[in-house]
Amino acid sequence: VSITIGDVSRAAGVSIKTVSRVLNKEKYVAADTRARVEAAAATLGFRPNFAARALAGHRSFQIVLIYDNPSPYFAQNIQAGVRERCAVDGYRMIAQPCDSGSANLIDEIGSLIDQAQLDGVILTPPFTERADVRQALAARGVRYVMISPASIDAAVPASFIDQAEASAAMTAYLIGLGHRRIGFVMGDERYASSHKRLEGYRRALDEAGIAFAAELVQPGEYNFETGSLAAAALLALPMPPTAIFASSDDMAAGVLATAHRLGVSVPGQVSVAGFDDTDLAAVVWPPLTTIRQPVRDLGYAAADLLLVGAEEPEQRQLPFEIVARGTTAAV
Amino acid sequence: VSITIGDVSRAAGVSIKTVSRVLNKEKYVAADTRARVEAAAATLGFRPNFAARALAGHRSFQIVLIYDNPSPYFAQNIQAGVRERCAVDGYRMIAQPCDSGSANLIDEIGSLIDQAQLDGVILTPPFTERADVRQALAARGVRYVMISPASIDAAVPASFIDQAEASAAMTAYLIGLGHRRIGFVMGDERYASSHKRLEGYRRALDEAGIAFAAELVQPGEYNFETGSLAAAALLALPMPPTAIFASSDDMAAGVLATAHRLGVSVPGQVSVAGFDDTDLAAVVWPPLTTIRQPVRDLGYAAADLLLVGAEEPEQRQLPFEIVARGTTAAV
DNA sequence: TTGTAAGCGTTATCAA
DNA sequence: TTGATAACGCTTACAA
Repeated sequence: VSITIGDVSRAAGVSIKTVSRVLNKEKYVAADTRARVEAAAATLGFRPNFAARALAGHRSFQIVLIYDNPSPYFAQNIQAGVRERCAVDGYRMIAQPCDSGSANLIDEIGSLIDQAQLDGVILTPPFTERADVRQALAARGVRYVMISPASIDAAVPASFIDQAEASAAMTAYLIGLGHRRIGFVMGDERYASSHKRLEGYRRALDEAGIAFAAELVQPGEYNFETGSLAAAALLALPMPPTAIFASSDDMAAGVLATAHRLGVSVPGQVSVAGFDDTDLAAVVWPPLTTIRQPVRDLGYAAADLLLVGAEEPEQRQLPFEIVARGTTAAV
Repeated sequence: VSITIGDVSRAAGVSIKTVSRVLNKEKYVAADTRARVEAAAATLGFRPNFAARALAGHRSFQIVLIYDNPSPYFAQNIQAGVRERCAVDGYRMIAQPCDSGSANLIDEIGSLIDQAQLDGVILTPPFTERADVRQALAARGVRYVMISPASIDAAVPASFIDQAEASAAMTAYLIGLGHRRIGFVMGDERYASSHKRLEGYRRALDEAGIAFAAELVQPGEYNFETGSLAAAALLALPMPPTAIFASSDDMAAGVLATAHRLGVSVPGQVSVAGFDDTDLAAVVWPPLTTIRQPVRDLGYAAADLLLVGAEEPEQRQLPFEIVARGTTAAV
């Protein structure tokens, strides 16, 4: 029922192959021939068939974004960025949420690649740290890029922000506000970002000549509940912190809730800061001071690295920003 | 490089067509033949090629979920449900966020269907109310189902909850708590749900013999900011409400923030209720009393309706639930 | 710069 | 219940 290349070629009075050339923007097509073909295609409303292109061309014009499911906010924004970049080149993005604990993860990813003839893969944490996943991709010869990998692999393009630096900046910001005892709520240990954020916190303390106190660091798992618990522990300390830096907004929201529950005023008795600038930051009370990661841009950059495909892999570091809101106040 | 049907047929000592039959679970294959083929396929690690299947079979084993981008929470959960159901039958879901204001929306959707040979479409609001979209689908003969349509179309399967009833239940709950002046924050007028929720609110007031007061209803757009503004207007009334029912959690969070800002205690001076039970409900302070929509189940049910494809279109109504939390308290 | 012919890996048709 | 053969709509050789 659909218009095919054959229809277009007949209408334009050229061969099928020539239409194909125009479609693929190949060189060596006379300008007027190209114009004629394009006109015919437009008139007929021709849409190339994905399946046929994939079958014959061994490529699908599809890339897949593999992600775990930490925060819907994060996933949505990364996806939006990737999608936007894909649209520029006529690619489509397949969003593939994966369970990082799944036993047959490799098999799932592998079969997706084989069956769909994917042109590329974008890996996000914690899959960036999975040697088995990366090896499966390499084995199939699929191009892939990473978002926020734990460590830079010169051979694999990546987009990221300097997490330790961002964390240090927030800590320094709190120190600048006059705080000396700053609590820190750490993220899920399985994510490299957790360790980097802690590292930045410690570095900023060092640089300010403030001694590190182990009791001021509480574990967490990047979610509300663990943030609440961590705050309870911190606020129960004989000498409680005057500020708490939770290394994710969800945990910061938990810190806030605990403070409210205990009747501790924010920012009167304790300042609170988060990390990520999710939608959450603006809808809790008081609104969170936090670090804005350019999540959407990270997705866009990653797709760009994948689709452009330069000879030497490129690493792209993006800027972050501290967004000051009501949970911290100058002394 | 990949294993093909031909390889399997050779290994199993049958024809290509027979392998295809097994693959498609067709009838008329001897049990032992089937077993032999399946064994061979498993041994070789055979994965059918999507593109070839789509090209030859005029079907792609793919369905598309078309959604606007209101809340990431909503989108994620609907998607999870749809994906889960798809996986059961070996289908894949394509998530297609669309701008409802886009001029060439029809064209985008149409070409996606033509090019990808989609087997079905799931429509969510506000696309369920777009006659042009639905007509474009019908014109192409694509099966489609709807989630939470404004009105039931007997010819189109749909999954939904009774929004008016849910809203009435929440209003009745607040009345049961002793409230007589209950503010209502309405959602975006473009969504049918907004009107249904208002309708339920009014119905419950009627049933309790409480006169409707126009000044207690404020407009909103399902987001935090409009919730904040609405609350400011309500709390500034000469006779302010003792409870505020915001018809979405995001707006309820805005109501909360305004109350905090104005020093109005919750639930001491004003009770607050929301609608949706997004992740938000549990991370604000105090936690929101709200209505739990089985979002994931709505997605699952929709995909089920699409894939099962009964003769007579089926309408599937799912249950909702009031989740009482700290923002309301018994008198 | 353009065209011809041979696939790509599956399903549909029709015969056995 | 099975199999041969022709599509499916496009791209990749390879010629011209």
